[in-house]
Amino acid sequence: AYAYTSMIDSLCKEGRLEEAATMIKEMGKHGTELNSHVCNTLINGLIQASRLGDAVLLLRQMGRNGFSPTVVSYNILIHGLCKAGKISEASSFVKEMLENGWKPDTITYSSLLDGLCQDRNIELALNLWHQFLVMGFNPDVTMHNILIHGLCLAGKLEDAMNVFVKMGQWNCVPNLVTYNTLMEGFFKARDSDTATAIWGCMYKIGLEPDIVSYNITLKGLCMCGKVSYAIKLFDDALNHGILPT
RNA sequence: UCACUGCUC
Repeated sequence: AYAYTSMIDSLCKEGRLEEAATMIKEMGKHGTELNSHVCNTLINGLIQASRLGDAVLLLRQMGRNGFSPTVVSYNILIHGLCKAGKISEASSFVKEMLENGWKPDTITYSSLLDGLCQDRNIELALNLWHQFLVMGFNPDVTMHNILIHGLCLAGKLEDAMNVFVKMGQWNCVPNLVTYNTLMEGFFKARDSDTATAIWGCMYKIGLEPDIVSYNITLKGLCMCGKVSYAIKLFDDALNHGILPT
């Protein structure tokens, strides 16, 4: 089942759903039973093929076939719905989880939080964040990054910085994504000084800028009318073996 | 011990 899951997952991710279906039939012939992991990869494949309705049907089917959907099944679906902008539908699945005794986890709430942020609904996003804390969860680095990104999108840079400096209280260490997100936020607000300072902080703690850092900073410097710095930075990137795109 | 889910350009 481990091997089948890996192969079916890869087929789904390449959009080769037909071949994935064939392989599932083959599983049965070899006496390997279907399990939730295999179904979850399929749900994921259906979502990536924009077949959200079929993904929901498959989740429903799981309940009827003896093995129930897991938190991961719901998480895949909720993430897919959020990415498709169907936030309220995603929320109703979270409610359904709670009603059925499935405990939504940090990933569930992170997906929903990201959906709200992308929907530019920072008020509801902050609401969800506070509820999450009240429920006694500990946000991880990824969830912090999602909130910081949302606050930047809403132009609330000070709030974003506040969340950033408080990460340590949750035993979270900011990572490259955190720094990249903040730099982009400040560049978009035309504050290249702060963005540059963040780049410096990143270096200080030993994080190496990646291709995303360079793309954000190159674009940001150009936006802020600092093309000469951008050209210098481009050379710097090449010297580090990175070719910005 | 090995398989499925969330963040930045």
